[in-house]
Amino acid sequence: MNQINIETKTKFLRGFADKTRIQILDCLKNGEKPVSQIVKEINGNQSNISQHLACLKGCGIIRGRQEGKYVYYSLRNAQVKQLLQMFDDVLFTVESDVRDCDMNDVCLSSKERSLVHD
Amino acid sequence: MNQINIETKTKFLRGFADKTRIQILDCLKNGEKPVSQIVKEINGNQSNISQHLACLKGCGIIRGRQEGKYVYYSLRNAQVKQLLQMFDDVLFTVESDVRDCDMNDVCLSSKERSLVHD
DNA sequence: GATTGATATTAGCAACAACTAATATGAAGG
DNA sequence: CCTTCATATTAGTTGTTGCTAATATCAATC
Repeated sequence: MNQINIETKTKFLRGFADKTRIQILDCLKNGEKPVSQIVKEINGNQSNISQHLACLKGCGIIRGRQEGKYVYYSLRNAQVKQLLQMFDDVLFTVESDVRDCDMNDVCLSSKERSLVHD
Repeated sequence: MNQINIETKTKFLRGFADKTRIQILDCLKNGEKPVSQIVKEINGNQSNISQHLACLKGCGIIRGRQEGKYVYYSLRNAQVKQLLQMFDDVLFTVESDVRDCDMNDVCLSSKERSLVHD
């Protein structure tokens, strides 16, 4: 039974679908870090980051371990790290493949839309 | 310059973050299909599917080609296909890794929450 | 060129997700 | 046991996303 439940899959992938969470993952790709350092590195709001960390953890993407008053977060396992690497690889190809054809103004929020046209 | 713009990356990953879109991708993993067949296979609403297809295309994940009155959609390239495969692989590991520990009630909508507890 | 079938687009609404500010918990050290 | 520092939680608001129904476009065939 290698067939994944679609709800689970959606939840997992939703974890990657946010700018702040991607920054967090990027920040964790070379090893575990305490929350406070993540907050500092991505210049975020403590409450906000904490919520995103809970989200990533809930999605199975990262794990946290408490040590004294710090909580250290890290990518769940090597496969997740590999997956993150693959995102970059695929995107690199797709981006050039797509730049001059059709990666335009569909499925974009107004904010995103404005970002595309500059 | 293998460094991907974060907005682009987010947009790309957002493409995978929806149940209907995942079903569409699943349905396309073995080759191109016309819209009407996708609609039939995932038992969806034509307008809705059309919008999701536009989204996936806009995210660079799929491509469409018109032939007569049909529009055939397919995964953009082999890498995207590989990425989809990797989602399943990683999820398979993560799922068992996580089942009995902490993949619970955070970052879940009430609908999702109710799905977890059954 | 009118009709039919395939797909796309629009508008409006309902559900969701992300943000901020305020507050709570919980560990460590005095 | 009180304070401080690190993190989590809650509540409320706002912006975004996804859905449906209606309508538009566009290619093919008669």
